[in-house]
Amino acid sequence: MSKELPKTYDFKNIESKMYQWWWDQGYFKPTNDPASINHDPDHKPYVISIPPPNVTGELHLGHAMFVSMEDLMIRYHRMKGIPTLWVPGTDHAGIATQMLVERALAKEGIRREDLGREKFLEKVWEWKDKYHDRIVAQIRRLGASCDWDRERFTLDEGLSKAVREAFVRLYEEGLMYRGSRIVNWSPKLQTAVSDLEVEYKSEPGTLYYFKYMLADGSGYLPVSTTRPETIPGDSAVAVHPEDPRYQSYIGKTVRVPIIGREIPVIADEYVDREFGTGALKITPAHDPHDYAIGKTHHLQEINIMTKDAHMNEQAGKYAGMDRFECRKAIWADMKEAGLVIKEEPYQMSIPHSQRSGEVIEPMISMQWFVKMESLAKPALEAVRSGEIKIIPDHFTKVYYNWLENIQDWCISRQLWWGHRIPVWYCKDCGEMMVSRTDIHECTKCHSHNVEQDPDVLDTWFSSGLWPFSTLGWPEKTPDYDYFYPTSMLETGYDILFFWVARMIMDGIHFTGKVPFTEIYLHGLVRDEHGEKMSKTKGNVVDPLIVMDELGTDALRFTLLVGSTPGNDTNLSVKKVEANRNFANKLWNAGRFVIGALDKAPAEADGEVEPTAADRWIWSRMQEVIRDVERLFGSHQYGEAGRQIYDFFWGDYADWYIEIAKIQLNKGGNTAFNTARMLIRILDTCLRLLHPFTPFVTEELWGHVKEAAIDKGEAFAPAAGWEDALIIAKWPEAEDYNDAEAVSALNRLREVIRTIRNLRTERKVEPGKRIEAIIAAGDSKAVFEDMKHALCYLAYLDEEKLVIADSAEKPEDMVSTAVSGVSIYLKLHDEVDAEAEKARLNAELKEIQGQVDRLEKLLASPFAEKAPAAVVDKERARLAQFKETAANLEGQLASL
RNA sequence: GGGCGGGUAGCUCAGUUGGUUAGAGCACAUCCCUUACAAGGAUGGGGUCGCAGGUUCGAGUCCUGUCCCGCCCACCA
Repeated sequence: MSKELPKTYDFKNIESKMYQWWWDQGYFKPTNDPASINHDPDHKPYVISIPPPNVTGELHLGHAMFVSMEDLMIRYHRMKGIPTLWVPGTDHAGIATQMLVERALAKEGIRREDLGREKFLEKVWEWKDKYHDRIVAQIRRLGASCDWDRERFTLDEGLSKAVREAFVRLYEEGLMYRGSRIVNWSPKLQTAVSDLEVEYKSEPGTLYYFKYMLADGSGYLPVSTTRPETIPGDSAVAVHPEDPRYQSYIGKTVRVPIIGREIPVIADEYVDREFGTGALKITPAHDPHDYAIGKTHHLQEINIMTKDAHMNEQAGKYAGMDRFECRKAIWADMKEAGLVIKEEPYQMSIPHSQRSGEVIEPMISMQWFVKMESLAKPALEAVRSGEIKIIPDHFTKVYYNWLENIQDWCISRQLWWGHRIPVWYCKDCGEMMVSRTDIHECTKCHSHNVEQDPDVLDTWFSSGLWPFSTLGWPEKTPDYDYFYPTSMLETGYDILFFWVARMIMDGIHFTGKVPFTEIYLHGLVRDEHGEKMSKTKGNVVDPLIVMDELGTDALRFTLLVGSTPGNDTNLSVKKVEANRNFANKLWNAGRFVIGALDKAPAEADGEVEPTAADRWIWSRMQEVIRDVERLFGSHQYGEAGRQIYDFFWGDYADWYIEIAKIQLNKGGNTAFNTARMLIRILDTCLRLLHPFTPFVTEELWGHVKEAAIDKGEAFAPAAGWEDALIIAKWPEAEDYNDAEAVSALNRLREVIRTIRNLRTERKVEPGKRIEAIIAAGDSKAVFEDMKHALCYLAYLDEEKLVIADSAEKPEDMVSTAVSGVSIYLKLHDEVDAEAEKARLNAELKEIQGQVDRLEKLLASPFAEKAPAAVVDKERARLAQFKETAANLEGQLASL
């Protein structure tokens, strides 16, 4: 006797224990480990590097999504017997983490400058240690089967070494340079940020028209701008060289309003004659275009702002003012001075700092840049040639477009938390030293007065090396040799440029190999109405709470099944609830199957004859295995999950288990075979579902296995029971399809549904066993075989049931027909002939409609042009409809 | 301005070589605590697949045009 399992699946008690057990058993470790003595380098592994979450981040649905996806991929390959490695790790997340710590310190009234660099960094490391454990525990909770012994952190020793190696090599190759350029400056964070870290937002603004007075007093040049506060930084006014209105102005000088400085009027083709007044003020130090024009015309670059975007002494009387206050102040002053022409409302696209939100100020500063063009070329080629495949395909275009127009990458950040730039400057002779190791002495003048560049690198610089730095690069470690290049890069499409493209460029450049061969991009998780989740909107779904309430499997299944590659998915708690119910359905089906074993003999007595139902469910099972394999092969994981769900619930639980109850009661070989089939299907489904819902499947599988082993050898899978589901063999479809059984069961189910429908419609008491005659024609034998199941499922009176080839309708019965089978039922004592007539006519009308439709179809060119199989299918269908129609007509006539 | 994705049941979404009666979950209605499961079961209502053309024997699926929504890239001050 098997032990009694609780009525509902208790995920709370199972999840954490199960996870620990998997880990303790070593199941997350790659088989064929390069460290082992029996290592076979030709047995190729399947490897994923985790997209490292921010070390101080809090788990959100984006994490839940990628963990679910990647864990699915890993578990699937593991079950296929492929050595799998999922490398976990975390990212130091320069700006994000530094902001967080600064904010926390601010609550205590401490600024980072008060602490100084060293003390501040100590604080951040403390944070890192504390929050690292939290995020990692949360990732584990999702069931991530990573090899935690190989966990890495972007700032750990090995990775820091990789970063230095990469930096120095780029420098030596002439791909890295330092220069004073106009960059996106974040006044709040007081650092440069890359182009990707700038978000443009459309906002209403004003276009200001004003007079640039000619220095010789002969009039003015009308100019328009959206940023009057930059006037003090103007070094020229530009007009189009062919603009007839302004020909006479070119070469003259004008006076900067309020400031009084004289600046030239220049001609440049960049100026759009149609826009505004057709005259453009040039502020090289605070606008990227003006900067470029300034360079060609050798204009002065006048920085008028401080690092926190207040006006500096170059702005004269406005010094010390915030830039937006200055805008108002200077405009007011100009109004007073009679320099204002007009203002008009104007929709603008304003650059904001992605991280800190404030308006970006273009500023000139000394930064480090990577030349991207030569790195981009092979990265483009790798995708163009098909060496790397992006899923879904349409993102290749996005990828090309970005790489074809790539700009140099500003990689220095004026922060403290991150990889310090490996460059030293001699304060005595000015020598610049780029080095893999720390420099204490000037290589030129041997002075010890050397100082390291204060800046750190963009976080994404280290992320770009992730797939190989985590495996030991630049060392040629056994891990690197065996596991690199990795197989699959799975992440959200939102970081295609930030991360994916850079890894490809870096991978090819530094290792000579593409870092992975497939890229799967998942969509973003939104709320149930497709809105972006945000704290201000209050629509954030916390995965931790969802897991607490509904279980990890339910969340995972929802995310996996609810998403198609590259498309955003809307998540609602309702869906998770439905999938919690599915986990519970699995659990209870499992309970039934375990109990069913007690009702069957332990072994067969001679030849075992499967019933039509057995043959039907086994055929369907093979079909599902084939479908799932095909869908996994094309990365349609969601559809695969749905197929298993539908089969399990709709075919196995709703029908086969119900029929099995009857078959078990028959005892003997039928019962034996039924119990074995119940076990085999359940086992197969648990295997197929394991990558989606690892916890409930592993737990249940363990109980099923135990019960089956107790029962006897006959109940074991062909290859025997493995130690755990997580490492159990992935199902392979048998070449088995019993078309006859499939169609017989379809017919049986139709008949049962039709009887139930009539019962409900005619309000027959649910508990009443009714008399029936089934005129089944050719299918008579099947119906006889399935007689008990039919009575059980349609609630017929078995003793009075008649199954015949054909039969006349008795007076006291109502009749109907479906799938060519005539059905007579004694629902009530009285039969309302008129009502029956009406109903049968309605049914006949519908069937006749089908007959007409199909006859027309088969008389059309369809019959010759469509493939024979398709035509045959329709012919068979027509034949059945015709038979049904004939049955109904006969029934009507007898009324 | 360029590009991409989407528009299918009241809601959220599936529907991948075009195959002829378009599916699911939730919601809704009626009934049922039947010994795996009420987190369940049975039955039912609900869709001219955004619109207009085209290709085809056949179109939710392919092509063209068009409208609406969302996103990405670029950034004319």
